[in-house]
Amino acid sequence: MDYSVRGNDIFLYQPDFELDDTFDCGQAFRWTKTGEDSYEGFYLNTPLRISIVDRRDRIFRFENTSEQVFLEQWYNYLDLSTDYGELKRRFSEDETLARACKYAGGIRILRQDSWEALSSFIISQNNNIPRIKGIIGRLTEHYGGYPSSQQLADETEESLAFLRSGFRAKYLVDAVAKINSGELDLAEAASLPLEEAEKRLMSIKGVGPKVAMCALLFGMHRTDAFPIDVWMKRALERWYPNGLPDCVKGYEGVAQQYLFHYIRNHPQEDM
DNA sequence: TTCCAGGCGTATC
DNA sequence: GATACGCATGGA
Repeated sequence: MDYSVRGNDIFLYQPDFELDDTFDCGQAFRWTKTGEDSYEGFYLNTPLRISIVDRRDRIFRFENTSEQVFLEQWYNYLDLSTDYGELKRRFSEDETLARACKYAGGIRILRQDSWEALSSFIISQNNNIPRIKGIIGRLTEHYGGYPSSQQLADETEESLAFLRSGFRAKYLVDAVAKINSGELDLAEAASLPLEEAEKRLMSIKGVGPKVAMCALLFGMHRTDAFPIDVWMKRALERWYPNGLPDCVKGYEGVAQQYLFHYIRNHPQEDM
């Protein structure tokens, strides 16, 4: 990793990273584009303003942070220990994935907090991205940050009406109860074989295969988790009727994110 | 107005 | 196990 500290800013060289690709591809809901070259958002309740200061040389600026916070939080959150260039080379054995990686080569899988990812994707079901962001915005405004399951312990379906999250409120209440009681331990679930982890998460009312896989991929960095939503169903039918290629093994979820972004922006392209 | 959105629970076969 | 349908809300 190649970075330098100047005053309160960190400057990072990272060729396999685009702000739009990573923060606006439907994996996280608390990042806002604040300019042509910048985003603002959070990891848990640590804020960040990040911008690209040199497009040709791939230099990013982390504003008003410290080397310690950069190394302890942002390095992990942005998955900087993973070589996405190497992953893209591996995926590009497959023709479709080669195109998808070329189209949005700056995607990285964020290592989000497990509870935030799980609850966010409970809210996401049968919903659109602007409205998901609206609901999560009301939640974080109400609590002055993203609330832990402990902070939500006394909420009920009725008391969460201010979220205007519809039928999803009762699912959040059930997730809070199962986690706070110890009936479900996210860290433990994260370490299980994929199908067992999925089954464990699906014990929550309102968590089915898709939400479970999203929580595993985005909240527990299980890169083998493969969420299948309406878009991925179309992608699989169109490009992989006989299953995924071997070159994605172990990183199905990463490949999924390139394909998701690609097909969503090429909806009627017939390939 | 009607349709749809990063699905899931329930009923029914 | 597969399939059909309702579900809260709000933007297009």
